[in-house]
Amino acid sequence: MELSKTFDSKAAEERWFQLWIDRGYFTADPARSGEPFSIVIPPPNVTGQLHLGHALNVTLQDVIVRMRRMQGFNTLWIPGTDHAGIATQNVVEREIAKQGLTRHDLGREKFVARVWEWKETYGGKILHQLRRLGASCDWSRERFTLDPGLSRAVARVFVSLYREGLIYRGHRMINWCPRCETALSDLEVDHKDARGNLWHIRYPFVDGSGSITVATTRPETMLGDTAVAVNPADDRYRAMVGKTLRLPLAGREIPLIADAAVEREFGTGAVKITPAHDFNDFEIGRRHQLPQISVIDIHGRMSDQAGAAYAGLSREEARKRVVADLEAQGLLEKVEPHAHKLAVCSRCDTVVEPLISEQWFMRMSDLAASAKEAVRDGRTTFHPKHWENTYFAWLDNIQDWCVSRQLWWGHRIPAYWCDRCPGEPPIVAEERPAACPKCGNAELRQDEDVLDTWFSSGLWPFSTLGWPDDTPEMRRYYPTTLLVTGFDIIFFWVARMMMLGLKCAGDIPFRDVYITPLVRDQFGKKMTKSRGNVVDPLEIMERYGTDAVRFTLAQLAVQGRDLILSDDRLAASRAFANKIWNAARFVMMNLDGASQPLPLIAEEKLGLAERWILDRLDEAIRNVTRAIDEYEFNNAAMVVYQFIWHEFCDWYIELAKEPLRAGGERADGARYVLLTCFDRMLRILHPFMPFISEELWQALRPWFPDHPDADHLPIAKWPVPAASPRLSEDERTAMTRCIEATQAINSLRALVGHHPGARVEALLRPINGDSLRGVDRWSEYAKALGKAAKIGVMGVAEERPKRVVFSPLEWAEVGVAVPPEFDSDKAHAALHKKLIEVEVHLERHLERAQNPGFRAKADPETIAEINERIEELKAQRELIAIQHAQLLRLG
RNA sequence: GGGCGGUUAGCUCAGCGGUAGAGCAUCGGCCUUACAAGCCGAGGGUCGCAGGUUCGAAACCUGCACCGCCCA
Repeated sequence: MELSKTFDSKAAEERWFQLWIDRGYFTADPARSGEPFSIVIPPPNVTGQLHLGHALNVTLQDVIVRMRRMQGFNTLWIPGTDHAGIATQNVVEREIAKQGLTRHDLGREKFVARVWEWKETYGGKILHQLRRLGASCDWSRERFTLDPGLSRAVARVFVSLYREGLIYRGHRMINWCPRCETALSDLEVDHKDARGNLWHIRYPFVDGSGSITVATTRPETMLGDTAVAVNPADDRYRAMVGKTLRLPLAGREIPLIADAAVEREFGTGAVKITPAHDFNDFEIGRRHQLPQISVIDIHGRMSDQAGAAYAGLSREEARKRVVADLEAQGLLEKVEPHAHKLAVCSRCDTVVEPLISEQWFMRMSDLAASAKEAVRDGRTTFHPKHWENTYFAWLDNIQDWCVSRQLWWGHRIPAYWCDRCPGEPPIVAEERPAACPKCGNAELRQDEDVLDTWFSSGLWPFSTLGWPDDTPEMRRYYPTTLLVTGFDIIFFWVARMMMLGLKCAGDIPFRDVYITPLVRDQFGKKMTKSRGNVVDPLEIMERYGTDAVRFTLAQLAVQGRDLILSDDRLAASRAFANKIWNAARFVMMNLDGASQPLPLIAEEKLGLAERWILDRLDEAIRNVTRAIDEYEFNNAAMVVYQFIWHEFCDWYIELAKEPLRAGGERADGARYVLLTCFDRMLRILHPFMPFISEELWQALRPWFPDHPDADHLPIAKWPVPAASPRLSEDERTAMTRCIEATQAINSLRALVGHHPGARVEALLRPINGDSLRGVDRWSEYAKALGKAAKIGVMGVAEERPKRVVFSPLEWAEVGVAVPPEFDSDKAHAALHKKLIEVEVHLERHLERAQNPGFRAKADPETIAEINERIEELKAQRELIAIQHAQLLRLG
């Protein structure tokens, strides 16, 4: 039996993932026993492509889900996508635009059908990409926010919140995207830095007593001005407040008012007030009962109210015209460059227009209060905890949520209007009513608007479980255990899911929220399309193998810090996979003629090295389990890496070579331990590197001495460390010393100029009568790994032989005989360096030990430790002096 | 303007009150029959700056600087 020379990641990925699915390993069954562990995937955009953020998010979820599944939890991980109202509609609009069509040409019904068509063909591509990552979701439960069940949940929530008065219709100022022609929520608006101008415009007083100059970044909106405002405490203008101004270009008379919201430092301290096109002005206008004049329409063009000279112009054209006209009239005082923030649509980058409009809103204050309470009292916990600040900050300042969108793709609002009863409120019901209850009119008109996509995403943790029905899934898996997501989504999802979960499903939607780091490029920059620095995960999976990509992401996922992905790291992970592969090849090579399975061997019959590596593996199992429990994915990955490479491969495999050569019982013991280690370490590797771990587990499985508890790794049991230690303290010390002595021998070999392969003569000289007790237990191991012809043990007082260079350890001196052509300079330098190091430490320790404050206040244990350390350092210093003298004789 | 995070070896990051660590990169030596994607060895750090708390600070507190992000 032999493994190929290298690991073929692609073949393994295809083979095992399909098999796992076919066997139903990821399929959840609420009827099964086991403590529930449930996660809903933060639904990616149905138009989405896999990016590194998803790859990280899904990898981390998969790590923890796979471990929980192996631990016997009743695990459910629901995948799916959201319908992404604006984004998806935009995609299809662009598509039909190629044929010169707009959605209005098709009409609502045909257009929506067209979007569905697109969704069936191209949508959900991202879910296939998640499979390639190895995501162990229950793919049979894939959900989409527009599924009938989820849509029913949306209607149910809308209706019940409306009846409770939590959803209402209001005439308010909202963010409007003139390109998408829809209202947007605050969160769908981005603020970009922009270089604009500050136009200083003179507004003359009606009575001819001069003018006041206002400064504005948006001169075109002046056509809708209904006042000029100054700060009441501003002495420059105090006397003028109450006078009337003549609005240039429009000719309208408007008052000069005083309002504390005006910043005295901004521009001239006098600002124009356009209540219909600015959020602040809207508020000021309300306070002063100013009229609202809408001069910009939903297409972003100037309306009739802007006056005949401007009506029909775009906002940009109007600005130019207004500025030119003002200048012609000598009313433009000056123009100065001005940096400000521009509000743009997060989907299409068009400058957003604040408009007054009638929309549906959700009342937030009570919902927000309960959402805050749930986190404050610890029912839901954020990891890392500081993200709770962000969550609270947003909920503290929350405004009512505009939930209606003037789109066609989405959940149509379940409100029905009777055109024969003008002025009557709509009938809000889950099902279309047969007729108007007032007048019997059967031709009711459903509200044209759809709901914000996040309305349905907010229900995701329970709508995916079958709510509003009382399903076994709801009972078993709700509240879910965990949500894994990025910080940028705390507002979008976490907060809204919390509010709606508490309100609708009667409980928190999840107990833990793990906030993943942000993935940046190798220069530490956020990956964005506009920067062109987006790394395609599929491409790096292709290059390095999916396992390596997953491992790298997990390894870099440090709580509270961004994640910078580099080729170096990926290459290191690929090297790790290669290392494991080759370790398995080594094991396979030594299985010729071995029985399947290998015979069980009682632990007490095993050698020290064998029990030692099993003990180290127990420690690794403990640590990796704890780290994943705590969402310390980086530590978890490191534990596995360190164990496999630097304990199992570096030490145990090397130690096993001798008994394997020797054959007989010792070879049986080594084989038993090699296979046992492989079985267990592949299990703890599996959440990080599912494919190579399965590939090797299958290859080695026939020999595993413990009867394997499963056919495949995803459902194999997570290992548990031995109940009692496998080694005594003395034995542990022995192995530690073995490793230190071996390293000292290898270091000296290089130092004194032996060929790396040369068998050297080594000596151990104890530091006291006790310090080499039990040396027989390990000196053979050190001899093998230090490539020593022999290791002699000296007496405490025995004189050091002439042609041997010693290196001081804390418990002994390790010596290696020098070759004839020995050059003592290097050894001198090394010794000198060591001396300085020892002296620096010694000095620092002495200083501390002599400090009266330290002696009085430090805890006794620390004092004892320091004193002990001082003795060691003094002894080492003495040894260095002796060796120095000896080298002089040699040199 | 308010807030959050970061600043530790050339790079990417652990450590977060008692001897400064890892991976990668670098240098030297090795094809030692699992692995050159490897093995052995070595070099490399006033832990951003300034104060303070403490017997003791990379770690805790305060201020500052710079970088990044969020919210207005």
